[in-house]
Amino acid sequence: MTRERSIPEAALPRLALYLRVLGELTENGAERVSSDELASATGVNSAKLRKDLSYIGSNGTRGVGYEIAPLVHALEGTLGLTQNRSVALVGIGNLGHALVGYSGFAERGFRISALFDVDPDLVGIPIGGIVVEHTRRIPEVCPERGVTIGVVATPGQAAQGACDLLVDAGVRCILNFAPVVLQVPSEVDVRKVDLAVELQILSFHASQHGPGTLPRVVNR
Amino acid sequence: MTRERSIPEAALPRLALYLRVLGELTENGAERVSSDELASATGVNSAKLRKDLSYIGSNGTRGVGYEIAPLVHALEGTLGLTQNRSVALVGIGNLGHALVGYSGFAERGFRISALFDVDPDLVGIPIGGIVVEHTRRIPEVCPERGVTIGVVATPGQAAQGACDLLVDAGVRCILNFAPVVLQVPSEVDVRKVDLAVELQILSFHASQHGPGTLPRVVNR
DNA sequence: ACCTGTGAAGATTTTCACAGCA
DNA sequence: TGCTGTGAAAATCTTCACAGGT
Repeated sequence: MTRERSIPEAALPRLALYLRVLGELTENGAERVSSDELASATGVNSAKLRKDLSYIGSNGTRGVGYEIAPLVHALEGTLGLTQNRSVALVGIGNLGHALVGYSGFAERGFRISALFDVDPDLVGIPIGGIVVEHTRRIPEVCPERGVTIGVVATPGQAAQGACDLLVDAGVRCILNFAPVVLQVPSEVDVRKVDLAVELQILSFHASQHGPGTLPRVVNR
Repeated sequence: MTRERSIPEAALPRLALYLRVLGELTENGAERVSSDELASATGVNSAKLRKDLSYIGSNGTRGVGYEIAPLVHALEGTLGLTQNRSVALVGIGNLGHALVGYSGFAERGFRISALFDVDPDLVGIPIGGIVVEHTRRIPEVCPERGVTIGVVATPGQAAQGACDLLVDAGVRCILNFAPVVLQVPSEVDVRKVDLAVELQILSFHASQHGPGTLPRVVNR
């Protein structure tokens, strides 16, 4: 029983990217696309793109290209987007509010179905149609609502506690916005989005652009 | 004139991570740290950590470990954080507001020094002490304020236009939150944060956790 | 004895380049 | 001829394991 080759981790963000751009192409009325076209629309090397698509099966026709509709279907299946995912969001501060209002989630089949915070002024208030629960109710509410993905948007010092509650509640996938390294059991998957880190990487690149670029003066 | 080995791209996010954790250790009164300690605090393999630190010079003492203060200094220098960076933010919606309020930027030496939007209700209003300018004034305002990093937090269809204005204004580093592939000249560096993509990657992993995990019922 | 720094091996990812089918 | 699918080469990244200071 030979283990089937699984999809390389590095390919996953690109698969999600292809999916989005294919959606845009469909809106523009396209039905077929070649690897070169999709490659230039996504900024990915076309050989890499073909290899990525080959991981999810041979969906193209030689000499022609890819039918968009079945390709989209295959991508959605691979990414597990056919089962509508229920998301819990912990921490309804500035960022939490922005996430609740972010339409990109719903467009991709992610439904925010539970909100949690410790602030008594927030608990009981509906935001975007969902009543905020107290964070301590995570273990009770998450299983009830079939939550499979937890988003941590608390301040740093509250993040590990929120994470622990989510893990207790059976959540196995966590997206962490707090500037903290979360400790989790090995079966739990954590992805981290750290805005300060992104800026620091850019800052590094800015320093590389020749230090002469900085005090640029423009004639007026 | 041999080109000095440059820092691998893959190491940059880790360098930023070490920097943050070292700051926490300093707050706790530590002055020295070994690669094993820092490795377990950051979740990075200790050999990889030592190799990462070796890219920015030999900062440790064999048999002892690393002095935190000079290490922090070296990291800040490498990441270009000693020169205070001036950041422009385009698009003051939900996410833009959250970014203005995010303290993590200031803590790392990033000063948001210009805000832009096209909404006439926003233009002229101060947010977090900075008056919102109309997006069309980017080419004028950014050079005046020495902006080196631009953050695009507009809706997707406005993102390329905002990006073009930033590039015209001499900005060479862009952090893009819009779900769009920005086209830029090769000397411009774009990093992308796509929340929907992060969720889709988690969704993939959720599908891998054995489909039996989903309809988990908890006894009460 | 302890811990850094690093060659070398190993793993993963990207790119090349072309065979093979429409 | 045109474009996919893919072995094989190249590049990059990670891990091992130990030499070499303190």
